[in-house]
Amino acid sequence: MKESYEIAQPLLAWYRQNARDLPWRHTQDPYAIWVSEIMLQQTRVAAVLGYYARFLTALPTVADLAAMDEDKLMKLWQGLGYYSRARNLQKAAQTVMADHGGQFPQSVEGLKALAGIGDYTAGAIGSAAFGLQTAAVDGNVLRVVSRLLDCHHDITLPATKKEFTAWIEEQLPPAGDDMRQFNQAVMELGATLCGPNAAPQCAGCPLQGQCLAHSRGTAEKLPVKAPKKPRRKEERTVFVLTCNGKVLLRKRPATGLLAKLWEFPNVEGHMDETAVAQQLQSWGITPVQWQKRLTATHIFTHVEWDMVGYCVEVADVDALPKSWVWADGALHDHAVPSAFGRFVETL
DNA sequence: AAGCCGGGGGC
DNA sequence: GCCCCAGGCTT
Repeated sequence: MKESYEIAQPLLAWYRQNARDLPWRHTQDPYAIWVSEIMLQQTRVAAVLGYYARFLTALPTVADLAAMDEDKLMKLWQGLGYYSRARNLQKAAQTVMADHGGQFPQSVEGLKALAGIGDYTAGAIGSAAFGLQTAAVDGNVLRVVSRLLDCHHDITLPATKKEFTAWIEEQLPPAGDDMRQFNQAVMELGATLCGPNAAPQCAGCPLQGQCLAHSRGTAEKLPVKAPKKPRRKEERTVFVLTCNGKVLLRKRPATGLLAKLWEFPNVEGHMDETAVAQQLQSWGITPVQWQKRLTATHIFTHVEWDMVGYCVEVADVDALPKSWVWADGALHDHAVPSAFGRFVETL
């Protein structure tokens, strides 16, 4: 470790004056910090705040989470995305209860052994909850370090992350209260002054004097990232089938996109009304009144759904296909992903 | 190393 | 449109 803290000292001083007031910064409860870190993976702070408060109210302890009904858990997570996070969260909670007596492992290695906790999250929890001397390198940190070092290596490469992690490790303060805040401080800088979109606000930066990108005028060109591949498009036809105030839903497969969430029945391709009628017939469903045709697009990271939807009042059905249910129109008990939001609005 | 996995806000 | 976001898991 470095014997001087040329980065940590000014950074921590700035952080203590300028840190945003975020709920997970008021606790040292590893459970609450863990929940926040999982929710924050690839997700903005603003999007997490409401979910976080509601989640901890519903499930205040790791024991509550471990025992939660899975469908209700998915309903709590509905709309937040990356749903495997929620399932891994519960799996890890059950591991903590079964293998660790309800107490969180207090080492980086122990944390990393839990489902859904990788390098970044183990470091973030270990430092914030236990004051461990460990790095936590996320997208914010990669951006900040690339600028501090004026390093033009591709930050999507594992080698670059290792390189930056090693540099951060040289800057760490000793274990304890400073470490509880150090990783938060680097990320805070990356989330506020040293952000990705607008030009970095170097004038107010506590590390301006030590930033090579600033002194060389390259800050706005960093970080360097490899271009991403184009996403594919899928055309689907969605069936919003209602009967006596109920709507027909089916459960998605246990793996893959939107696993285990509920959806309106849908098929590949764009159908006209004639084809839709035939499809309904093949399901043994009798249309009573055709109500609406509408289109919707939903963009995922690697695929785009171009959907046409048909809202049809149908007669009651004798034998429903497996995993299909009549759900109450408010969808109170079924987690339906945002991709179907335009169709949910019609209910 | 590359692909998969959501959703939304900012520009 | 395109960017990115307090990433992790799988192959």
